[in-house]
Amino acid sequence: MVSEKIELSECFPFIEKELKEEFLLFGELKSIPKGQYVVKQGSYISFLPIILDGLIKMYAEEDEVEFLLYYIHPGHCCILSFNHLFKQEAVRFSAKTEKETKVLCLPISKVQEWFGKYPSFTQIILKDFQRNYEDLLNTTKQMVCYKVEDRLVNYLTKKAKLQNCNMIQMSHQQIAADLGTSREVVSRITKKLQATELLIQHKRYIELKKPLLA
Amino acid sequence: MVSEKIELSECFPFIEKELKEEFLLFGELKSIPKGQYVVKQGSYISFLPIILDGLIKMYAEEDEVEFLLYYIHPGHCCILSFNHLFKQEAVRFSAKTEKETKVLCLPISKVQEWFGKYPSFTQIILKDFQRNYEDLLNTTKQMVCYKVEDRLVNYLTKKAKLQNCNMIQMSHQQIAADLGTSREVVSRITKKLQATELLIQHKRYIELKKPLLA
DNA sequence: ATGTTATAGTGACTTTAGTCACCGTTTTCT
DNA sequence: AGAAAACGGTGACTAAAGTCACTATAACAT
Repeated sequence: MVSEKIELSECFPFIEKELKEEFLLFGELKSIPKGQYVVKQGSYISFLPIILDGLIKMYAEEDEVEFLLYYIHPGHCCILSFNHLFKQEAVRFSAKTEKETKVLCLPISKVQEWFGKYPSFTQIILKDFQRNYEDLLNTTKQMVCYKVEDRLVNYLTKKAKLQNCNMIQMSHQQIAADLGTSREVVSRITKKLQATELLIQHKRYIELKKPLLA
Repeated sequence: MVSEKIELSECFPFIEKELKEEFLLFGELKSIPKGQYVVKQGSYISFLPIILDGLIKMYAEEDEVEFLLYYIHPGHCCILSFNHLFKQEAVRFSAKTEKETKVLCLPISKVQEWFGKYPSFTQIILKDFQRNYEDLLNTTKQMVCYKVEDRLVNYLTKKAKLQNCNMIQMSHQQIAADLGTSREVVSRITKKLQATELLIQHKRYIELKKPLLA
């Protein structure tokens, strides 16, 4: 119980004491292993996940293609559930953990109650909604306007920054899925990038070189 | 003044009387001619436009390419401004009128004041935010997963429904811009669709045939 | 009336990316 | 150890879409 309190305070330094109490009273703390669904496209949910630690990947599936929308970091909550404060509808995208992730699941009924009642809560929700909207807009622009090569470079550098390490331990398969393309394409582009010395393809990981980390 | 009141009541039948008074007191009613900017990407805004009549097109520009995000109809407000209830930042997309449009511009300061104070206002804002988010997600999926041909068909049928008329009075140039492609591509596809009798290309407009209107 | 502009049609070409087939290596499992 | 699965590399092909160049017509402006 103590550790949750600490984490909550770290992630949300500005929330009211009473709200924090309610969080701990009504929220269910879950630790989800890496690579597992938090929410699956097409399902119904009854809780709002707030991320205390770890990383969650939001992505959409459409017509067999699966592509990354954006990431959600500690201290933020998933838009998907806000989407469902009002409508009880099937969600239109999925969320998976990228690594071992601690989430606090707040029941929707309570969320509705708190919303408006606690100004700091309202702020958190709205800001996250906004952030997600902007992330999505950005992803859309990227998808529409840039070649796979550019998007891959962008993806890798972001990934490196995110994990604060220039070694990307992912298979071409996984990367391809995130970018909504195929493995062969990723293979070809990494090879090309290797020729221009922007990265090195090791056995189990990709090493980004300086020009990409600026 | 009387007509605005009527329109407000039509568009927002559920708002409180006091809020309606405030709308009329602090809001500035504007009638914007067809094809004009409501908001331009990169600019700063200080008002929340609520649409009473007409139609507004939201689109993004990136790297010379300009593409349609979604439309905003009477009774709704533009997400872009909600985006700016919190942050004073340059907007990342543009809004233009598709036809003569009446908007009520609410000053941001008042919007912040009303938000929370009037439950119906909060509801309006949040629902619109959600709607816009979903529209954007939908657009993204379309862009990523479908061919230009499918998107064009989709675009035309939606357009026809929107204006309740199967004659689309747009140049290939304009259509291409909305879909983020080039004129030649639109020309070729319309010709192909004409061959399969899904539409007829007239001098100044495109006529959709029955199979597309089902 | 005539020059200007906007519009649409079209062929040829290039680029980009997705698909298929197949290979060799590494990892994992039993 | 040996089989199976995952991974990466590659060539050949195809499909989709963007670009360029040019034509013809219709609409508009002075």
